[in-house]
Amino acid sequence: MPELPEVEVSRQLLLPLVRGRRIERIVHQDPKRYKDTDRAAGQRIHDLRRRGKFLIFDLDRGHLVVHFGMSGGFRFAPTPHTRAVLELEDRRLYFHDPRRFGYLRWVARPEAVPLLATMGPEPLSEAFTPAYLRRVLAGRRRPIKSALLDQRLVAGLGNIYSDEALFKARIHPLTPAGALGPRRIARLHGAIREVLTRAIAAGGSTLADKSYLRPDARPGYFQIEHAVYGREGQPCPVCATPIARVRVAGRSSYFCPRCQRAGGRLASK
DNA sequence: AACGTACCCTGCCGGC
DNA sequence: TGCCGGCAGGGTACGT
Repeated sequence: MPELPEVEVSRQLLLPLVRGRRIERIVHQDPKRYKDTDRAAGQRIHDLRRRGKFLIFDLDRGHLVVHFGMSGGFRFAPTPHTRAVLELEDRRLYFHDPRRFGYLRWVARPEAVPLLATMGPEPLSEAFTPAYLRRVLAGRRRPIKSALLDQRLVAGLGNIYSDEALFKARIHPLTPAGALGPRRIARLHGAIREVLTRAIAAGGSTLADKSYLRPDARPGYFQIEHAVYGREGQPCPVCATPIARVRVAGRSSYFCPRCQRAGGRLASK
């Protein structure tokens, strides 16, 4: 499913193709889900930015805000699940959204999207520091996995990359966020950056269900490097203990029960 | 306030 | 073999 790396890879691929181009019109049949898209017609694209898992087309007036949901993405060719078509002056972009969890909307200001107005710092920016993480996790009782999925704390992490970062930092997903000491938070901070950076370089993750493909329909390759995500019962790449799965905040969480010990500061010692 | 849970939607998988 | 319930999960709305 598209998370920060997949959206960033799409952005990098699309940017040189859309910058300076005019959107002639946007065609779709789901006005409840894809809102005010007529307002984008006739406008030129000045930039294509990413914020968390959102893509933002900066137009002459306003912005076209796009979210891939859990199965969406832009494609250069139509698919059986094309839900909208962006007709540019020299090419068409097809919005592929099989499960219809995606989001496509024109807004005057990005902050008009509630989540964009409250979104936490970009994990690969300088604003995301170990001190910031310590501050927002302090005193919280919620499981660290749940906190990492909260876009208001950190932007762009989803189920795959939060599990992979927790594994790399050797932190159990159910650990209360406030029980993490500075050393483990520093490790987590580094792990988040490393996992995301490597995933972007690998073109993102494409799972067996192909819920994410790049616009040119090529897959990403980071799934080869997944240590725990989707690998229940398979040996941990570090210690060969079978990977376990627990449910946290309604989501499956994969972890190594030996490398990622349960409990807080004391238990980790 | 801080947290968990049901829901949206569709494709796919396992069980019978 | 074929049907079908259950699961997957971004974000949101609502309950506790």
